[in-house]
Amino acid sequence: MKAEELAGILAEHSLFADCDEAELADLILRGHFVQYEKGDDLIMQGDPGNSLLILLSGNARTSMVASNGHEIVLDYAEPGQVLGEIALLDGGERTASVTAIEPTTALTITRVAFEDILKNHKNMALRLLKVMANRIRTANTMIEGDRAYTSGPRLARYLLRLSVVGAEEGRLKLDLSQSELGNFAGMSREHINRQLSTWSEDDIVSVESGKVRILNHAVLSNIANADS
Amino acid sequence: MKAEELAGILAEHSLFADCDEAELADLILRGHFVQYEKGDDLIMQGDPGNSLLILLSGNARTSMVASNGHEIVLDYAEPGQVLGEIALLDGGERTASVTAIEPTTALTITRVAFEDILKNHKNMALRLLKVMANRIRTANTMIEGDRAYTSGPRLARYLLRLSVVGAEEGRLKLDLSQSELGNFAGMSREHINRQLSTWSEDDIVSVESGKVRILNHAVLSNIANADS
DNA sequence: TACACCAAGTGACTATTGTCACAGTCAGGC
DNA sequence: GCCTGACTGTGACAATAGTCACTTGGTGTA
Repeated sequence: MKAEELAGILAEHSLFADCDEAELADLILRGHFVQYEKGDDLIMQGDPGNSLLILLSGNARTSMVASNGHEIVLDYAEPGQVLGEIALLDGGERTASVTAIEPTTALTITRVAFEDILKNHKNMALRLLKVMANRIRTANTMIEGDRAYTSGPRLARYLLRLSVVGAEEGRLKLDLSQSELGNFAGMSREHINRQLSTWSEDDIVSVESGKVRILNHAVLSNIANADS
Repeated sequence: MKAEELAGILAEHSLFADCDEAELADLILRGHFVQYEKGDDLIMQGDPGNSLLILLSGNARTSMVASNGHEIVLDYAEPGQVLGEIALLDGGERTASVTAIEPTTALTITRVAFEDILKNHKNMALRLLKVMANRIRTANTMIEGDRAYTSGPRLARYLLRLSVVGAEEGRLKLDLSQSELGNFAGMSREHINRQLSTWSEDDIVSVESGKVRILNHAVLSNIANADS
């Protein structure tokens, strides 16, 4: 892949949209371009974290497995997302795995290269700080949702999180199976199924050929903030 | 309070331990020293976030109230902790409140001063990045605990999080009431009470005059990682 | 001392959600 | 076409934890 193409992809995405040419050039020069098949791990829980990735194309799932085997999906990553900063920064193990859910390409940046880039481009640190601030916000929202709400509002929240702003017909960013939705929203597959059935009776969502659509965004938002 | 004193306090705590003199001096010069009574809010959920705080003395509670009124304690902050970076960095509202649980002093740094300091001292950005990486790790661990474990292991985890490494007689960093422990561990006061009673029968913890002590750290750690 | 107040302990009941078991459905490959 | 496997739908039951209501105990104050 050519440098210009890469630069184009990077510049398309929010985080790097305001990078100057020198920054982009450096990222591409120092980074290492890698392709993944569906199902491959871009990052593996428990590994030492000596690199940072920038997702260029394809979608990936960030998930962790607790010591009792329970699988938790933390997030779904889109192109432009920075992945693996945490372990790189604090020198610890990777807390979660990142798995390609479709063919995916990413730019890998080693610790040394990353430190050089941070040193040479002051804005990069500030950009990264913003990305991380955002992640903490998301994590706190997740904790709030898990703690304060029952399954209904919670599932509503996760569906809204997957919804695309101007999507025709309430399409979601990703068509997840009900088991995956369960791992994301923290409830059993069966319970997801029952909740979706109830909602589809009231035309709040539709469930056709395994794909969930949001039919009534407004009502779903209300449910997401309901008292129980 | 004199600059040397402040510098001493800052240098004592991990995050600022490796600050050079110029950095410390700048923090103190640009920062604004504030005292709080027990119960005062250092940061208030919903406010615009235009400053960052460094806790100098006293302990504080970081908590958020969900839209249905449910209160969630996210963390307890010790001296040396940086607070309020998230809203400062991304320009959003404060997601949580920080409340003094005893008389407390903090150094307040405005956005402008913060940006200057970041600009003039390259290491500050890296330091902050590490702090935030740590926060994300803690948040993820919290999500993992909430999702994957039942109340027993979960309470064990939160007790261990409050435990001091070399504490005599298993004393905790803070003596929380059972209701507060409930808000921290995400369970009802009554359930906390019953769980603690069970454990104290087996001499895993002791509960005397409202203070919880960890008697058997090893067993509690096992419980924290139990299968259910 | 007596009162008030707040934290803690406890029993009974309820609600929510998970688990298990099994049946139906749909898509792709041989 | 039909077989396979993965996803989906659904009933019955179990378990975990919350809620309510009340008692007990301890501390500070008039």
